Order: sequence, then structure tokens, then C-alpha cells
Amino acid sequence: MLTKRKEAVLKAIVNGYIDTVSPVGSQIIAGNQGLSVSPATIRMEMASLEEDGYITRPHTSAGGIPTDKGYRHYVERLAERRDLAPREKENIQRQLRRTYLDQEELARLAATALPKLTGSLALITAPKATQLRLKRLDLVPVQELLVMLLLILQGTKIIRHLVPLPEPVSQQELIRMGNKLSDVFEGVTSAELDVTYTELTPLEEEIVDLARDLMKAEERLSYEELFFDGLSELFDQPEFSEAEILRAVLEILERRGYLRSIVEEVYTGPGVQVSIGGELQEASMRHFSLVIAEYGVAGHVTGVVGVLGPKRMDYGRNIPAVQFLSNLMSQVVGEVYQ
Amino acid sequence: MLTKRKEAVLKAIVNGYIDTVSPVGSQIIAGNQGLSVSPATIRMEMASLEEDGYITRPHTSAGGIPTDKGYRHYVERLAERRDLAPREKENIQRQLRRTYLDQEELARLAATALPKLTGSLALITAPKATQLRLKRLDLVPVQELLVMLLLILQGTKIIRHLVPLPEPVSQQELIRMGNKLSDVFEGVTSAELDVTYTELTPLEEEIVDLARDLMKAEERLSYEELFFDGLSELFDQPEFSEAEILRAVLEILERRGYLRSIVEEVYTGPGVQVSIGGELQEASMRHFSLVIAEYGVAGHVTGVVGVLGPKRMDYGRNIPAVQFLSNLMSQVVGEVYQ
DNA sequence: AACTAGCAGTCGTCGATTGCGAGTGCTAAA
DNA sequence: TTTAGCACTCGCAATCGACGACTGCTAGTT
Repeated sequence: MLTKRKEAVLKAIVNGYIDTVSPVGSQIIAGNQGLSVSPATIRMEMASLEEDGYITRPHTSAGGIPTDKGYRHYVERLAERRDLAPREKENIQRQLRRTYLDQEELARLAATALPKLTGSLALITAPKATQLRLKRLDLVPVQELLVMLLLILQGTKIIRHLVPLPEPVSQQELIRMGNKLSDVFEGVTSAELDVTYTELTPLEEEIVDLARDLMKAEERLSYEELFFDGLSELFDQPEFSEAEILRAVLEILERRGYLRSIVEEVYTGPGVQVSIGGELQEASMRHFSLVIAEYGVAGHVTGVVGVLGPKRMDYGRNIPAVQFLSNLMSQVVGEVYQ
Repeated sequence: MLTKRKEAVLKAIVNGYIDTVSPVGSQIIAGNQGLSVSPATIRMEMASLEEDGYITRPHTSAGGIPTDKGYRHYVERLAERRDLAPREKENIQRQLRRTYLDQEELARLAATALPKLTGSLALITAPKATQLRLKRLDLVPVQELLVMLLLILQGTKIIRHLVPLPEPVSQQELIRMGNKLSDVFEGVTSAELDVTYTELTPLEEEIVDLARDLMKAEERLSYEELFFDGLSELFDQPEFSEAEILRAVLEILERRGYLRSIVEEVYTGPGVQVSIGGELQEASMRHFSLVIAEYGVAGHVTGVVGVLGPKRMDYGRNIPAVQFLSNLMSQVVGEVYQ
């Protein structure tokens, strides 16, 4: 356990490092009001903090910079949460509360808003239903032997898929089939989409089978598509003057599935989760931190919202920001999802 | 007009610069088989090429690097086009010819394939119909006073929009309306979507009006959404060791509308178009070249496919690659679009 | 016992200096 | 017209030293 004074020193170091991106020395810390001891004393404390693994030094005679452990302690006990300004909140609310947005657009918009608030990259998955429900099924002719199967699901989700036909089917017949199947299977889950329900033609059976497979495949995906935005905000951060680090981010973003796996790894429960540098499995993430939270309607639809930034991001602000967006999106999604 | 030998020198310089990314001097050029003259003679030619604006030098005693004019001449008369290998072609064909892809997925897949072939960033717009045609109209209940209006259009395009209702409407009634309107307006263009056609209830009229507005808005967009892929391929290029240039690209990519405007600016006619550095309006593009081509069915659906890379990209390969993809996508889109 | 002043010592950064080599332009000869 | 030769120009990388930001330690103070 750290003494009060050690904590004050650690806090000053983390805050200072977040601010200046360079090691902070004992005199600067001593200069802080609130700590009225001499630099020499601070140095003693710093030596001890270093020994305990909270800070490190780039070289012998340099100031301290926080280690992952130091950041962790800071995030958990030291950082002062600074909520968004009421105006900022209103702005975002106005953007996301337009009722004519579908859920993907919602995620996309949220991903655009977040970087401006946090100076970090925003990561958002579209809401994903644990249990899909069919609202309607359409068959739309594309070509003589090709139709588009459209599954319209609860929420605002749509699955579309092209289906080759063994023989030509008239448009009237397709419409009739669509109406019939919509009628029979309205409100049904993938498990209940069963061909034994009623009398179906072979073609209808085939379509129902396909629909079920598509819904199951969709459910099996652990997350919806991941949206991100704010690359340039992220690259405004001074650590990205080195192209190497920058490349690391880009590679992560290009392998979207991979990023999804990180989100899953980090995501261990409700509330805002913070992962710092080396706490993430992946070596290339060691310069970054991730602040994420779940949103949605528990047990029905959920997505993940978060930011990816340098380890020295402004946690005091970003954590409340993610929290706020998570709550807001939960509300909006909840309304549409009924 | 350039003499044969001047052209040979220019070609050697461009090829050399593409290869090594550093100024190429007279001895290296003289070392090329095919040119059996001494370095001194080459120097004379280089001085003349410099005077005519085909090459420049970073400083007095350095080798030559091509100017935009030099690249332009190279692309038009000197570059040897090297078509893709049959295996590469087959691979791509196999990926894009899966009939169950809708058109957006097609564009997305093509955008993924291209960077691997060209080492550049791929830019692709989804196919855009000049004249949208309605195939079907659905109204799907979302909440008591909220329905999703679904316009299913020719091709595989879908427009969805949430519509607040003045008063509750039963699901049966919504289905009836959807079927009725689909029936009346099947195959119709936005201009023909007119409420005077037949007898409609006020709510139906409102929906038809909205549908028309949505279709018109969609038609007014100059291009569909732009897909891109291959950031990391692009950043493997050595010129991106400087973070500044890198930032320029990212800003361009974040402002997607802006990139679209560049595509429009460049796009002046059929066939593969090449724009080199300063030939593009935008100052931040001066280090890049763009190779693009239209694809689709002339007069019906069109999109744009291209690559963005450093000015010293491998034009000899990239131009045929874009050509090939444009042709292939035209075929695939043509089939689905009937 | 806890703190602090003072001081020697460490180490990275910045600017100036230098040598090297790649490559030129020019001249004079072939 | 071409070429060999040569003086000259620059960029680049390495070296060096001064500087200053810090530290760790010691000895003295509270």
C-alpha cells in the first residue's frame, strides 16, 4: 500500500507526463502546490516508487515516467474524473437522438463524435442481438434465375443474400412466397424457423432453411462490424512522430477481426473497462490503452463502445466520456428495440 | 519532342528512381545495357532534360529525379505495361464471381484485393445507378409509433429510413400498405413516383412522397460510399518514413467526401486515367498519383475503381491492374444488373 | 528520525566541425 | 559529337564538447 505522499508524487508524475510527454523530475513535482517538501525528499519517494515498480526512468539521471502498474494505480485511485461539459453532452445527444437513424448509422455517428471529445481513436461495434427475430422476409427478383433474399429483423437489422434458382419463378409467385413466409414466421427466432411448421413447397423449404442458416451464422458472429474514426486525432499525439508506432496502429486497424478479439479479451464485465499497455495480450499494443464499455439492453442487444489512445491519454476525461456515450447509446438503442 | 536517346535516359531515371527512391546519377544510367555511351554524355542529356523540365535535382551535385512532367511522359510513352499473371487474374476472378455477393460487398472485396497487387491504396466506389428503380417497398413496425420504410431498388441496393407515425397503425395494415404500394409502383423511377397515380390514403401519400425524396436524394449523391483498403501496403513505401506525409494521407482519407471530389476531378472519360502529383488540385496530394477507371454498365450503373500511391508507383503494373479490375467488375455488375 | 541543502556525477541533446563520397559541370582532347 | 579528367559542390554521418536537466549521496539541520 502506498502512503498518501507517495500517491501524491505518483499522481504528479502521471499528470505531468500526460501533460508534457517527457520524464518529470523532482523539482517540478516539488513545485506543485499541495506538496510542500523539498525536491530531495521527492527524490527519496521516487526511488521507492521505482523500486516498487510504479515508475521507471529512461536513463540514470532522468525524471520518472509511469509504468503500466503506475498508470493502473492512477486510473483506479488517483485520477480525478472530469465529466463532459453540459454543452458537449447536449451536442452529442442531439446528434444521436434523431429517430430516423438506424442502428448502424447510430454506431457510425457515435464513432465520429468520440474522437473530438477524447483526442483518441473511437471504436464502436453496432448493436448485436443475442437472439435474432425475423420480422419479415422478402424475395426480390434480380435476374431470371437469381433472387435476393431479404431478412428483415427486429431492431433495424437486415440480412441480404443472393440465391440462385433452379428454374424461373414469376415475380407474382415470389411475392406470394415472401408474404406467405413472412406471415408464417413473423416474430420467430432462428431456432423456431423450422420447416415442419406448416405446408411448404420444396422451394419454400429451401428458402426457410437458408434463412435459418443465415440467421444462425449472424448470431454466431461475436460482434457486428466494427466502426472506427479519429485516426487523425490519434496521430496528433506527439508519440506518433515515430512512423513505427504509427504503423502498428494501422496494422491493428486493418485486421478488424483482430481488433474485435482484443475487445473481447478486455471485455470482462459491465461498466467501463480500462486496459493499459502491456495488460493487453498483443505486443504491438504496448504503447496504447483501451477504454471500453458495453452498451445496449442487457440480455437482448449489446455493442461495445470505446476509445484507443496512447497510454498517457487523459483518463480523467476519457472514462466519463465513454461512460456517457455508453449510457446514451443504451437509451437510444433501447427505444428503437422496444 | 524528345530524341530517342533522351527518352532512354528519362526512362532509365524514372525506372531507377521507382526502384531505389533516390536520385539516379549518370554512371548508373550509363551502366544500363542498351545505352552504350559514357557518363559524361549522359550528363549532357540530363542537363538538357532538366532544362526542359522533365527532371530536377535535389541539390547541385546530385542525380536526377523525375518531375511531374517527366512522369507524365513516362506514363504516356515510356512505361512498359506488364499485365497481371494469369494466376493472379484467376484468383481475383474467383473471389468476385461468387453470385451471392451483393454490390456493396463486391466493391469491398475488390478494394481488398487491389492493394496486394499494386502495393498502393485501393479506392473503390460501389456501383451507382444513374436512374434508380423501385422494386419493392416494405413497412416494418419498429415501435408503436415508429416504422422502418424499406425501399428495395433494382440492383441490390436498399434504402432504409425510420418514419415516425402520427398514430398507431396495425401490423396487418402496414403489410397491406407495403404490398399495395409495391404493387402500384413496382419498377418505377423516382420521377414516376407520383401520388396522383392512384387512390391513396393520406398516410400512403406521405410515404410515397418520402420514398420519392429518399430516392432523389440518393440519385443526387455523385457517388456511392467510397471503400478503401491497403493503408499498410501504402505505408510500406519508404517515402512514408516521414510522419508528415503520412498525416496528409490520413486526412484525405478521413474526409471521404473530399476524396470523392478528387475522383470526380480526375475522372474525365472512359479508360484508365492517371493523375500525377501536382496535376491534382489539392496541394496535399502532390506526393501521390492516382490511377482510376470507371466500371459498370454505361448509362445505367457506374462506379470508380482505382489506386492511390506514391508518384513513383509501378505504373507499368498498376495501370493494367486497374484496367483488369475495371473490366471484371463491369462484367459482374452487368450480370447482376441485367 | 525525518528532512533538506549542497555537490559531484550521469547522461541525453544540440550545434559546430570535419571527412567522405557521390555526382556534377566544365574543359580540352579524341 | 563524344569522352576523359578534374576541380568543385553538397549532403550525410561521425565526432566532439558544452550545456543543462536530473539524480544519488552525504552531511548537517530541525
